[in-house]
Amino acid sequence: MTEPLEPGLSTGQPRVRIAPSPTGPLHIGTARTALFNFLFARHVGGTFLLRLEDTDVARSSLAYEKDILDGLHWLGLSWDEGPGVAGEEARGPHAPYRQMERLPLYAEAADRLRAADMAYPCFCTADELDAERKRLEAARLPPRYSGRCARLTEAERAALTAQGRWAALRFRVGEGVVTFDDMVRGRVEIDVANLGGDFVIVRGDGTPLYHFTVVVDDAAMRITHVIRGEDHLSNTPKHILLFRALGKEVPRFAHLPLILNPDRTKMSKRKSQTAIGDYIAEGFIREGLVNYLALLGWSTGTEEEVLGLGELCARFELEAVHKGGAVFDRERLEWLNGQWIRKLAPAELAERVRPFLEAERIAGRIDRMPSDDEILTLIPLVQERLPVLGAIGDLVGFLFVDRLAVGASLLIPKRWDAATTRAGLTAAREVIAAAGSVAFEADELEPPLRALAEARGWKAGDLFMAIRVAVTGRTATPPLFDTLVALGSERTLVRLDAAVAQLPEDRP
RNA sequence: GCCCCCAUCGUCUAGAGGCCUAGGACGCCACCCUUUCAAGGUGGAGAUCAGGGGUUCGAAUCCCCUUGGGGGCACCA
Repeated sequence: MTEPLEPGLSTGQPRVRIAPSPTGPLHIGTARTALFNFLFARHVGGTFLLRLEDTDVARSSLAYEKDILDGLHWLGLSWDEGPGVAGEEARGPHAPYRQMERLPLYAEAADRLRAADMAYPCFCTADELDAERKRLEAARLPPRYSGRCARLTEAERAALTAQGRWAALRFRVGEGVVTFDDMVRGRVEIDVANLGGDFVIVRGDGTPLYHFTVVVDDAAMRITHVIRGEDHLSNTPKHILLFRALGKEVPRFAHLPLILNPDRTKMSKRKSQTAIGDYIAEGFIREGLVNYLALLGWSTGTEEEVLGLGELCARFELEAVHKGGAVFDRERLEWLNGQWIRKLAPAELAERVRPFLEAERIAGRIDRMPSDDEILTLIPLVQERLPVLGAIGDLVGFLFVDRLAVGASLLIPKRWDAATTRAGLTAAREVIAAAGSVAFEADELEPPLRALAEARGWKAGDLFMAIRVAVTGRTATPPLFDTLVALGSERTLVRLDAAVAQLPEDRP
């Protein structure tokens, strides 16, 4: 018995990967797949690596690459091996981790398949293939490559090449049934006859195609578990055939249920918000997003559902992943996000909310950026009122506006008329001014204002509502007295005066 | 068209033959708390477990069929 040069896949440490294609911003589905790979790796003590599949040069861009890498980092899904970014060295023994930098590997593998006649050059043009596909479609037949170039002799090939025709490389799928045991779906059997004929692995221009590069790289990087979306289930036989043809051990597969649009089709940009960046921009926080994504297609089996990344790593089981697709439910995401916002330490929340206030200022919705201390004092008022961080402007933006625009009709509480409102605000102004001369604190404000309401026979709630609208411009705000304190005595009085001045004349 | 996969409240799900007159969560509706809004608490509506056949003393759970849904079938990934 000779020692194998490398340990068998089955005996080594588990190795998984996320292999995004930089042809668009980080997609919710990619993030979820990355998360499940990450959770699996952390749970079993394996290695999680990132590989960029950028062979579609026309659609790939560095901007998308950055968006994807930044997004995964933001989510906290750090990889153990991955490409070099921003001048930094790649991490891991299988570099490079960017497919366009691994071209020689694919060329070598392609040559081997070609030499063994497991793949052959195909001279069909795009137009010819197109016409063929259309003909089959018209005849209500499944699309499939005819195999026209499969039996060309070397002499014929040479002649075609001499004509200047470029050849793509096609892999011979042969015959038989491919069987594999998917870790979430169980046994899957697919007849090779249904694969659509011999498929292209290298384009006419020499660049390799996805089905080929994944396999070459998964083998080279010694991936033990391929965890990916269900949309790849039907492609798996092609990959298995390729692993075998290259003489490589076939990894285990686990196909995750798809994330769905409300109409239960595969989640798409057209019907849903799919870019992680858009969720970040709205103020979803990583804890909420990660927690929500983990629960799309998996559960602990218990009734616990508010779980942090650490807990998720500890409890995740691939075997417990569902088979059916899951509709993306924004309401539930918001609820979970709110749960996590409430769990944040005040200083932490203050820090996370700051960029959103800056955005308000840049958008011109507020006139002044509050100091860090100011933000911190606001946290108790907003922490349990934020479904997303981006809601901060709506909640307390009025504090940082120079001139408040208040709708005149809003100024008068439901049970009050203009005269009562005028009387109420005028009286309240005096009480507040008096309190302000001592100490402008919530505890100093509330008792005298309640007393005022009682003395005049007003419902405290009506008086408070009149003040609230006069001073904030809205009917829904954080607790009134805290709000007045945050505003400060002087500005409170100015706003009360402005409101009284704006009140419509009393009807005779 | 062909192949593959899937199927429990509107949504996310618990459920691995008797614990299920199907549990939890989101959302929804009440009520409580309350100066508004939230948060929190309590309660409620909401699923004949897609339908039909089996197997079994017993099925949401096992098998088959039907139906419905989804995915894949590119010189995209």
